[in-house]
Amino acid sequence: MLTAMSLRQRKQQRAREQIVDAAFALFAERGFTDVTVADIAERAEVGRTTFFRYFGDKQEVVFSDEQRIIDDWTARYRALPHTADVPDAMVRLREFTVALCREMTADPAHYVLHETLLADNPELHDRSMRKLQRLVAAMSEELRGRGVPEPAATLAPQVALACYRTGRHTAGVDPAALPGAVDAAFEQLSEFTSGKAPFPP
Amino acid sequence: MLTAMSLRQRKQQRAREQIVDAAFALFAERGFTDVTVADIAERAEVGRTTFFRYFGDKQEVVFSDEQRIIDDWTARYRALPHTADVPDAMVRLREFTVALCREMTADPAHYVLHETLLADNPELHDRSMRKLQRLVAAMSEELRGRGVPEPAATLAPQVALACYRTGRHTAGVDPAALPGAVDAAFEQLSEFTSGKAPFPP
DNA sequence: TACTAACTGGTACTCAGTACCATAATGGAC
DNA sequence: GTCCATTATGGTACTGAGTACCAGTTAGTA
Repeated sequence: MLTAMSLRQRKQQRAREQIVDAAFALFAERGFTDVTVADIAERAEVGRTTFFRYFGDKQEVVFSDEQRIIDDWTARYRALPHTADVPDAMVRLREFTVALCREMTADPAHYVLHETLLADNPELHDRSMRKLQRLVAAMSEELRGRGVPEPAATLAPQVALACYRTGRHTAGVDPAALPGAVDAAFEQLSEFTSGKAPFPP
Repeated sequence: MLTAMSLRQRKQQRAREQIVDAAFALFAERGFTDVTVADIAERAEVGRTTFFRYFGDKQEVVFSDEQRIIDDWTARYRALPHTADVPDAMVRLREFTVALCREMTADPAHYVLHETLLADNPELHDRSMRKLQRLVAAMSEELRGRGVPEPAATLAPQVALACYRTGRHTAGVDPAALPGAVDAAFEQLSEFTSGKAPFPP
């Protein structure tokens, strides 16, 4: 499966990598907005038209990695053992989300550059959120399939996303701190309701 | 304060309204992408340049109302009585969010058109989320100022947003169902952790 | 009424994204 | 290896968003 790739496919993969490499190099130098698609195409030694054949728009190239990771983890979540118990689903979501954070920060330098681009360009941040929402939606779909009723099936992954966002905020720019911060956010979750007993003191 | 407005300001407000009205009329007819800024400017009887003087980009005009509501409610949240108790903050967030939903759906026809535009144009949906995140960030800031420690200060409004998104999903296109659905999502929240006793059976 | 400051809209530009086309390269059949 | 159908490539030309600039006009003020 590793070598089962035609010359055409290998060339395409190489072109794709050249585009991504060229793009990130230029983005690191000048930022997202000050790099044109023509610049990227030129450095990648492909035509401008070809760029748009590989990436629907200029933003997509920023997420070539993130998209792959999300697709990958969407499949992994679907492969998880089934359960219809809501608290149990939350525990699994917690583990899953923290593990995903670990993978996202596996290459710290790239993660920092990626996050820097998002921080400097609101429209990229938006796009990133859209991609995460796709993962969230896939998770909800899976939970529904497992018999989790609404609104829990929709809410649980949304809450997991809330914890991720919170962890990302508290961790700041430090990649190493992200998984722990996200886990802490999940921990905090229980204090929201548990502190409020059905029979107040 | 109502009539304390110069001729210049009145003219500007009128131009602004003309642009918004023209834009929504055209969007309702042809959708967001098939309407150009030149089309809007023409129908609003202003120059294309003037459009960009009032709205930073074509998307902004879609959110002229939403932005006003969010600014308004950001101020209202800041004016809420202070408390540093986390479960109490969640209860207040719940009431606040549901009330905000009621205002957002106060004009059902406009709400439906707005939601339809967001549903048909992912980039508009992204932009809407960005605006809500501003509200969420302002709330977190406020909670921090009230002495709520991290990560609760960041997490609580994020969870409220998760409930809003969930309610929006379960309510579907029905404006009247939104506040109730969002409230139900908050209710569901307590079941996430309360079902899991510290000492499993 | 005259002056100054601000608003207007037109022109011209850059760049993202799309449609189209001629050319070149690939992979398969023989 | 040769031929052919398929497919990728990159160039040209276009539309539309967004920006910079500028001359003309209009509101507020003395």
